[in-house]
Amino acid sequence: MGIAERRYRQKEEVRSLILDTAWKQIQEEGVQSLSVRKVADAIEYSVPVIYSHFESKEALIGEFVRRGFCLLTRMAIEARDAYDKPTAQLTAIALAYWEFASQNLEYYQLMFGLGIPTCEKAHSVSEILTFGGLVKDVIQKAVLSGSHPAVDLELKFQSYWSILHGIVSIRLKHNCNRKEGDPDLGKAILEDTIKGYIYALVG
Amino acid sequence: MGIAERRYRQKEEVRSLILDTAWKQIQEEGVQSLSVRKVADAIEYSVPVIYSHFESKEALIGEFVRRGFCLLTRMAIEARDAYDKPTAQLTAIALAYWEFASQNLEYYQLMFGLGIPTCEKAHSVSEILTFGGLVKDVIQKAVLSGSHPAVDLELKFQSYWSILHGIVSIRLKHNCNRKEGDPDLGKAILEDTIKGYIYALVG
DNA sequence: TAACTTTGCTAACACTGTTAGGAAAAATAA
DNA sequence: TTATTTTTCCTAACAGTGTTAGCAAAGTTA
Repeated sequence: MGIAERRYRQKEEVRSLILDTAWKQIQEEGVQSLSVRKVADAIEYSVPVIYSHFESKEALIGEFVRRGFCLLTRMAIEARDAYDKPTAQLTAIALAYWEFASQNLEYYQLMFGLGIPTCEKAHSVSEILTFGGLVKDVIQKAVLSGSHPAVDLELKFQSYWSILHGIVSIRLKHNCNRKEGDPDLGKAILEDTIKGYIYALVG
Repeated sequence: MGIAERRYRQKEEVRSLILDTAWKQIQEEGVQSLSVRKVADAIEYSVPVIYSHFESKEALIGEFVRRGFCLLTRMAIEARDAYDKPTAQLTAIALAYWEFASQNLEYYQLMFGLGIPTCEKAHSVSEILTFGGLVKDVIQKAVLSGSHPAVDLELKFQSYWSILHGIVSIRLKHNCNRKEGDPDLGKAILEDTIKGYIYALVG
């Protein structure tokens, strides 16, 4: 009897519908104005249906956080694999990070912006660890190729990520009235800063 | 007739009362759970009284943003004046920035964390420009003292601030379960990264 | 004392996330 | 086919949020 299977399939369909609708709403009206009620209205179901698929609004957003980190990791891998030298890879990943944030503002806001409790999530969302591992790996290789390999890897990783995040988050707030065709100052800042970082990393 | 003056004084008193109470609430229950109603309850006035002093909740928060930048600027000036060499001043300001964020988490959250519309405010809150001018000045001096003075000052400034903000905002999210006496990794990252930055700045 | 101004309250509007309880629909058993 | 049980899903409410219209009371002036 395939009834259970069909039910499971239908439930999955509604789940997808919720996610698609929520995502559409985020893109149309911004991250802040995503509301459970509006999603329920749009999918023509009542509110509790959403709560039968997601424990809370935060859990729903968590799904997007996961997707965001997956996409970011894919872009980072692609950037890395276009180069051989670890230092070139670090530059490429930094630019990919910038591209990701620029092209997927909503994702970035969900991943870092909303709320303060990104702390517990760091360990619950495994996709974050995947991205971190990827970057640390390249930094490690760069350090080994450099002239002073006695550095704290964790410290250098945090430093690298902090530079990326700092530039992205400050630029995304100041950049909003950038006109099409204007030079991408954020990208320039990023390239310049990462150059300094690598300079200090490998000597 | 000092009636108008007394009225003005009383109004100012209520205004202060609102700000004090709101601040107490922020410190006790966190930035997120500040609510106009709770403040009204605490000061034993009705809600509209608050709206006769502040156009909106955001305007109320704006007051704290201004105070935060004032305090930050004071700390930066103090740090700068403890050194003579511009590069040493830049390091000192960076550490002061870190100290400020660590000791005044709530201020920092209000200044950068909440909401996305920090964009329009950058130009309306003059205290931000003051801080920016201060830092740019020191960077300028450092550049002139260095070996390659043909750099984009604005770019270097944004880079500097981005490093600070990136480290602070990532660390404040990861650092929450740091025990008393643990080494301050954020500070170490900051020192290391700024060293690299200065290295690339003055050559 | 009468007229006017200011002050500040009640109550509502329009939202938000979340959940309890019951009605309708679907699946199973007799 | 009818009766029973399970699943699904909606209505309605709770407890909040920011914000504002309208009116009563208090204070000030003539």
